[in-house]
Amino acid sequence: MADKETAKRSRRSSGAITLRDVAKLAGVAPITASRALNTPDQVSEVVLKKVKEAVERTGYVPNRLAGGLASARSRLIAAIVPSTVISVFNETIEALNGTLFDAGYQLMLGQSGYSPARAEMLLEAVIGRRPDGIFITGILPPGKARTRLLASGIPVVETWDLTPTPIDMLVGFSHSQIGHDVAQFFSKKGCRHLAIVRAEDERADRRTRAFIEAAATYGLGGVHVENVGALRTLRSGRQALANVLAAKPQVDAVFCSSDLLAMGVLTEARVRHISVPEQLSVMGFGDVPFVADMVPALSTVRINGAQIGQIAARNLMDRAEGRGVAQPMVDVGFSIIERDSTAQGKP
Amino acid sequence: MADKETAKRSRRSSGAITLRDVAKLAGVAPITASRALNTPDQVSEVVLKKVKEAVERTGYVPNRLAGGLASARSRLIAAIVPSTVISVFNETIEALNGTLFDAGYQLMLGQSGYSPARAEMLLEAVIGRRPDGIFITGILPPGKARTRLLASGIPVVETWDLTPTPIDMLVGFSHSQIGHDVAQFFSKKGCRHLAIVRAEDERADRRTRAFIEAAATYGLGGVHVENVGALRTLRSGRQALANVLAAKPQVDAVFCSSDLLAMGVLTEARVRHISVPEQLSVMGFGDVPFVADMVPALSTVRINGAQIGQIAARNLMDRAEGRGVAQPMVDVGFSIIERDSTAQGKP
DNA sequence: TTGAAAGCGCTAACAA
DNA sequence: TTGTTAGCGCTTTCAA
Repeated sequence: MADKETAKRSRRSSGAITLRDVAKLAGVAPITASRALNTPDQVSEVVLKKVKEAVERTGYVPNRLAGGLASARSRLIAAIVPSTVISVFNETIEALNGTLFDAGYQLMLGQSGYSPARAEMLLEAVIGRRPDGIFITGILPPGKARTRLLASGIPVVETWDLTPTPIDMLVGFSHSQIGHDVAQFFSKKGCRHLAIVRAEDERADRRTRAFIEAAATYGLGGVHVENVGALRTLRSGRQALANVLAAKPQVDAVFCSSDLLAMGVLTEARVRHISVPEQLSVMGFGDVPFVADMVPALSTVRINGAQIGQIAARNLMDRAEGRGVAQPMVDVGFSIIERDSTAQGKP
Repeated sequence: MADKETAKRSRRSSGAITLRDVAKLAGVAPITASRALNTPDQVSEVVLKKVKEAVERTGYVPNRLAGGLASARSRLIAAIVPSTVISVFNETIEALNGTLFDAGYQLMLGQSGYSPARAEMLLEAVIGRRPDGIFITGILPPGKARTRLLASGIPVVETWDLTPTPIDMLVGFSHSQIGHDVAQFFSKKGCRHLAIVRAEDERADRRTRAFIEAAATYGLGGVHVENVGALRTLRSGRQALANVLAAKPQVDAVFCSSDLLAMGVLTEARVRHISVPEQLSVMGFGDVPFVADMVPALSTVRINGAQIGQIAARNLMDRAEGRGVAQPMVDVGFSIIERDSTAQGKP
């Protein structure tokens, strides 16, 4: 019992340097070392210096698993993203991650878009890590997952959409408004024969419906809708234009549900010697970085994805740290970027 | 002391359902409940059923922070990826995440590509979570980070490259070989005036050097190299071709260090009425999903990114679970995909 | 400002 | 097969 201090490491220990080791080296109690690292103001200059030296010398890296368990704050944020590879969400995730990292949080990734069974597993896995917040791309529909998330009490931010009944917080924009505004845009440009090329997706659905409704109010009925299914590739965009032309040869404007589909449409138009925008106007969605420099430059609907990521990160951290959230529901809006692929003015 | 069982929850408790609650409900000891969940074979049918029912009734989700702390196995894998938005690594990350998830692991994301100071912080943050493994895109150059990682004892897999001195495990391919093979390819196709359009990147560097060397052995000296710097956008590809043409008007083949740059080159060629592949052969790198369906379809170097992700995941898990790693160093190779953007045969 | 004690929720080790 | 005990490494609580 004389050598409590020098007692050999228990069999269970991982062998890594712990806060105890650092404290011992600095000649203080573990809790004092902890304070020196987490709340330096609560500690004298002398102690602070000794602890910092000890950390430097030992190469100590705090075990966040232990810290999270003790403090019930994991400093982990989970993001649930769809599995699409080239995704319009990339920019958002990058901003989310950057903002979180700067504040000392880590991002955990979960990919959705699989079977309901896997979705349930994903949620279990995520909640099991006790994240301080959960970021969701899209809106979680009512169901088991939603109930469960609500029950977990973990702050949640839903994004890229609007709903009057969010689980918790919301940073998005109105897909209906986009459908409406694009139809109006085409109408003003003098387009008379509209079509939509879209992927199978609930949000694209709402844009489509609003587009058709708005078109009707501008006297443009009979919008042709081409649904490419789950595959939102360039190839399906090409095929889609072929189908549109077969069904409605007089088409003079196409609104696509992604930039990639729009690229496909542009490609097919070029192959068929249909001049854009003289004979056909094409509008994309997403404003992926490179579409501005294509020829013709793609007109598209731009979402400020980075802004969504930043605001979502701030909101989650505000809630996690017990602060009030300034704006739990934010509409970041969108803008129609007019480039070369849409008609240049009234005829 | 009569009501040890009914003692009210301590002030520190988070209030969530714990394994204790489940065990109590099932009428067994916590450790038995733990075994029912983690190693069901070690438990009788009766107990298993009772525990499962208790879990169902309470909505219990195990706290992986506590589990990780107790078992020194976090079931967390960290991936360090560059911050590039549209990235050729996406496919790898998706496969990595998918494979890990199926085995009960979670993926944590860290973005590199910032300042050395941030890189150091990133590493601290990652090690602090005590991941069971670390996935790195690229090869970590010798330095503080490398030393630190080595000292941490955490299994590491480096990817997308080869080196005789990996930190630990390796899943990649030879960039020099690619440079060589593409030069050979162009030579065989009868191209005589080669150029390279490349981003600032150490791996592109090696492809470039090998390309130039190989070209020389085929009697094709004077390869023009256009370095677009850090910006690997479509626009810089366009500008790059303009520069190449100004410096070497007779150019008849360009090897680009990414598909996006190649798309820029194709675009600029089209604008200038340079026919591809008749007057100019263009080769990309990466085989991003949509380049196959462009017109002309892009010839490119294909890397099986998903395979890299899968193998890396398996290797990390094998090591984490104390199994031997079948192949700690894997060369997954590459293939040159010949499509429409390169010369169709000897003249 | 500093420290002792007591957990956070779970599992390894050992015992029955 | 089941249970008891004793931590994992940290931070909260309370006291000095």
